[in-house]
Amino acid sequence: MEKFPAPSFYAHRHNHNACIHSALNKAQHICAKKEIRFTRIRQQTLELIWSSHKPILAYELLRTLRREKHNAEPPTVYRALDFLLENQLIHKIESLNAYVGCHFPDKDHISQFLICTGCHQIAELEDANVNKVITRQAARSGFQVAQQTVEIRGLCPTCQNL
Amino acid sequence: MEKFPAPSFYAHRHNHNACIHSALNKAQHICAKKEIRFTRIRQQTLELIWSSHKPILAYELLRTLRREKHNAEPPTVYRALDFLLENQLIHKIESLNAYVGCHFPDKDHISQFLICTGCHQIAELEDANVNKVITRQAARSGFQVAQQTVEIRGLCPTCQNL
DNA sequence: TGACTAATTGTTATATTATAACATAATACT
DNA sequence: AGTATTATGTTATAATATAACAATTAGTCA
Repeated sequence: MEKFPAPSFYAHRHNHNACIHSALNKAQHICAKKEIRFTRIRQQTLELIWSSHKPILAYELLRTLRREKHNAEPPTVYRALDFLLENQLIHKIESLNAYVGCHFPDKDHISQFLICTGCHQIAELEDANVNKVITRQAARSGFQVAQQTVEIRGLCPTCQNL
Repeated sequence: MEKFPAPSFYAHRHNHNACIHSALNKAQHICAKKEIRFTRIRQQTLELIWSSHKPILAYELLRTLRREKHNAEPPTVYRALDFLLENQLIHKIESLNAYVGCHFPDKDHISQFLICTGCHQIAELEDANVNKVITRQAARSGFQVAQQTVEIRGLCPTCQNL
C-alpha cells in the first residue's frame, strides 16, 4: 500500500505567497531549534529562491539581491547558498547549476527532482521506492550509497497539453 | 529473473589498454556506420577521456591535449566533447562537470552512475529497474519522462575496505 | 560593562567552466 | 574544378565559483 505522493507540480495560479511564507516560517523555526543564525542576507536569499518554483541561478540571485543590497558580491550569494544547502533549506539542481527551495526542510530525506522543460518548474519528490531501488541495484555492484542526485527532465501535466 | 548487472567497477589492475582499444574501436565502427567523421581531434579526445575510469574535467583534457596539439583552445575541446556527447560515446557527470567514456555506445540506453568518493572511479549501470521505477513514480505526478540524470555517490567495494 | 571569541559579512582578486563570433581550412558532392 | 558543408583556428568574453584577508557583528563570560 503506497501513500499518496507529496504535492508535486503547482497549479498555474496557486497562492504562492503561502508557499513563500511557509518556507520562511519553517526556516525560522529550524534555525531557532538548531541555534544557528538566520541572518537578513540568508532570509533574503531564501525568499528570492522561493520567489517561484523555478530554479534560480546564483548570478540571477545576485542581480536581484543587489536591488536591496547595493554592495552584494558573488561571495555574499555563495555563502548564503552554502548555508542554506548545508541546512537543507534549499537544493542544488546539478544539471542546471541552479537552486530551488526545499519542500521538506524539517525532515531528513532523499529527494528526486522533476524538471519540466516546458515551463521550467520543478517538483521535488521524496520517493522511498526510487531510493530503495537505487540503493538495491547499487548494492548488486557492491556499492555503498551515501548520496543521490536524481534529476528527471520531461513535461509536467500542464505542458503535455500545450 | 534478473540478469547479472553489466561490469561496473574494475579491479585496480585490469588490462586497461583493452578498455581503451575497445572503446576506440567501437567508436570507429559507430561513426563509420552513421557516416559521421571521427576526426583526429575527436579520437584524441575520446582516447584521453578513456585514459582512466575516472571522470575528466574539460580543462584537464585541454592541458593534456595541448601536449600533442600546441594550439588547442577551449572550443577545440568543447566541440569534441559536444560531438562525443551527441553520439553517446561519452557521458557528462553533471554533479562533477566532468566527462567519462560511455560503456554502451552501440546501444540506446539510460544509465546511472556510481561515483566512488574514495578512488574517484565511476561505474556506469544501465539498470532497467531503476529506470522503470523512476518513470512510474514520475507518472504518478502526471509527469512524462524524457531524460534522466542519476548520479550516486558512495564507496566502491574496494574503498569500503580501506 | 567591556574584553575576548567566534561567526558573519565586506572586499578584491582570481580560478574554473563554457560559449559567441567570425575567419580559415578540409572534406564531400556534383 | 566549383560549390556546399562540415570541421577547425582564433580571439574574446560570458557564466559559475572560490581564495584570501580585512572589517564587523553577535555571543560569552569574567
